[in-house]
This record gives sequence, structure tokens and C-alpha cells, in this order.
Amino acid sequence: MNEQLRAISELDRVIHEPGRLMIVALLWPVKECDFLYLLNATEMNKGNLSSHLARLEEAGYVEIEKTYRGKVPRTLLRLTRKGRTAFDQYRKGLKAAF
Amino acid sequence: MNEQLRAISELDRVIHEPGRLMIVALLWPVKECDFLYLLNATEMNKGNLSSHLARLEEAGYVEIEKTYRGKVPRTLLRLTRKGRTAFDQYRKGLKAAF
DNA sequence: AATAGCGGGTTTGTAGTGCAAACTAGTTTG
DNA sequence: CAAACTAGTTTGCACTACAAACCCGCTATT
Repeated sequence: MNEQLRAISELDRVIHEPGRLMIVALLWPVKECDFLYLLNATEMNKGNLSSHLARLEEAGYVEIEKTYRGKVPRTLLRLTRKGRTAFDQYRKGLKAAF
Repeated sequence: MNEQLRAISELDRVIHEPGRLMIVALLWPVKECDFLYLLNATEMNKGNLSSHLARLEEAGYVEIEKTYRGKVPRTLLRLTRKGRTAFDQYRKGLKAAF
């Protein structure tokens, strides 16, 4: 197997999924943001977004903090160090592949 | 939704799957090759390779030609014009996204 | 002439995944 | 107080990737 193919086959599947790729790409440049921001930015539906976030949390790539803004619930999302590294690696992999 | 995200969300899922991405990347620069070449190059198992090829054929991205080399069956694979275009688009999408 | 093994794949079974619809829990509005 | 809204989560289903099992014709073996 050549380098290009190896790079492709080693792409992180958690990040590779476009829905999650959007989320991570959005979280990457900022300190944090909330659920509704992601919802609007990605144009996913809530169910979808919720489960992708759960998957990313399970992988240790995002932190989910549930807070209140007054009486209204508000979910804050942050990329963890691990998530940041994983995304950097993912992009390196893409570069190696193409 | 910004340009980056749109590019991500519009990535062709048939090509996006790493197994198929390897296949298409291999077929792209050559006129044709056979099943066993892909099998070795990708290090997939036969079943997997077979079904990814079927999916690509169904999408109209590859042509599958069954021939004989003497008495031994030999399956030849080629990227169609449509497949070539789809891969070019896919790479354009990646560039736009990262 | 059975049979065992191999080359070249395809089919089958299953676990996992993405998706939207339905649901939950609480809040605000009429 | 009922209806509607906010902010998500859970459920159910359809699809998919994957590997194990299978298939089938050929060749070598006993």
C-alpha cells in the first residue's frame, strides 16, 4: 500500500463523517459556542446534531457543558485538546492523501 | 451556512467513504486495472472490495468488465467519465473546505 | 475418478451509523 | 390554565460497512 492510500485508510472515522466534520471545523477556531449556534450554522436538525455531539463527546473530542441563561437551558460546546489534535491530524492526513 | 461548511456538507458520500476513496484514487490515474490489483493495493478483503465496487458501479462511477485470462476469470475496473468528474468535484470540495 | 486445494470472486449475516420523527421537560404567552 | 414555544434527547428505521461463509471452475494428487 502506498503513502496516499495509507493516509486515506487511516483517516479518523469519527471526524470523517461530514456532520461531525462541520461541528469540529466550527469549534476549532473558537473557544466555545452553544448548541443553537451549531444548529444554525450546520443546518442540521436537533436530533442529528445532538447525536453527533454525543458521539464526539464519547470520543473525548468535545466537552458538553449544560448551563442556564436565566431560566433557559443552554448547552455549551468546546473542543478538547484531544479533539483539537485529532482534527489537526485529520487535516494532515488529507494533505498527505491529496 | 458559510462556504466552508457548505463544501463539507456537499461532499459526495459515495466517494467520501475511505474504502471507495482508495479505489477511486487508484483508478483515477490509470486506464484500467483488475480486481486483484485493487485487492493488494487497498489491503481490503475480497468481500469488502466486491461490494464497494458494486456500489461504485451502481452510482455509475466505475465500469466492471468480466473477462478471461485463458481460463481464469479476470475482472477489469475502469473509472467512467462520470466517476472521473465526481472525483474531481470531490477534490475541489475538499480544497474549498480546508 | 473422486477429492483436495486454489484462484477469483459473490452472497449472507450482523453490528453499527446516520437520520428525522416523536418525545421530554420546563418556560412563556394569550 | 391552556396553548405554544425553547432547548434539547430518545426512539425507530433504513442503510451500510465489514468479514465470514459460500460458490464455481480449474488443476494437481492419490
